[in-house]
Amino acid sequence: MPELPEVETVRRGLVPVMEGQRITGAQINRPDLRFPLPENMADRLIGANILSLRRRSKYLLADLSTGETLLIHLGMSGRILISGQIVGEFHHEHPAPQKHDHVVLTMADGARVTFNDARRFGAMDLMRTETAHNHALLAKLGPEPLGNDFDETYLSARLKGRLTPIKSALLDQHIVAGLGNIYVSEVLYRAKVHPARAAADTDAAPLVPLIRDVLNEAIEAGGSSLRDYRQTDGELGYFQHRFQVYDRAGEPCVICGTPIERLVQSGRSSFYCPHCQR
DNA sequence: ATGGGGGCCTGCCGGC
DNA sequence: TGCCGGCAGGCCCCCA
Repeated sequence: MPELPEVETVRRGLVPVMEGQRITGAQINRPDLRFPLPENMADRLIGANILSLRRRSKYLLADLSTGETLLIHLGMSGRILISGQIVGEFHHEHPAPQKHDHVVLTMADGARVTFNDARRFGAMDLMRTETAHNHALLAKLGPEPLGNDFDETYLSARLKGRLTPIKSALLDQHIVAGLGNIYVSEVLYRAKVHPARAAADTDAAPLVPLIRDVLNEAIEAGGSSLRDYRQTDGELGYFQHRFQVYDRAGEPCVICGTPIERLVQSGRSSFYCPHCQR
């Protein structure tokens, strides 16, 4: 699933479709995703104007004219499909409904936004906009890794005294919000830090710019694939990036040629070069 | 408080 | 071809 760069790319793809539009239809095909969908969801969405579409960590937040905010989380397998919109010279017809199309929103101009999520680890909720930051899913999140609050001083303080592997610490959304399993592997590779090294024994200073670089590069790659995507079928949510270590077990390290290894930590795969990363 | 493990769901892929 | 185990990019909860 989508980590921060993928969610940001989805957001950018949805902005021209949703921002400033009025929701005229909301089809809810099941009562729950990871947890129950909000009460009277369709009634609370229909007629609302979408004022802005924001992102916090891996969450999309649509602020509505009703004073409520719609939260969307893609989980592991969540996808969003845009249809019925004219993008440049391409017009996306509405496709036949697919299995796992759980929520379909229709805009006043006829555009349709379909949320599809096979595994249903995703989520949606509605809350008052002014207190959205207090929502259980958002309240305890760490700083945005691309924001000003995330710096060497902060990260160093959060890693101090932690015996947990640096891999786990960077995956912890309470420490920094938005990294997932893929980009943590990529960051540690660039930092030449072994994923099993204790957080407390890891120098935070080089990690901060590397985290920013990796995420920014992935967002840029998403932006370019977004154009391609929207010329084809309008699907948002999955993009092919070039990873240096993720899912490359057995393939040569691009720096030294040593085979990349896979290590399971807390039930999650880490990929790393045993020669370059210490 | 911290760290590790299990569980939620479905789909896909490789091995037999 | 079919079945089965293992695995998947997230996150929460519980337990020691």
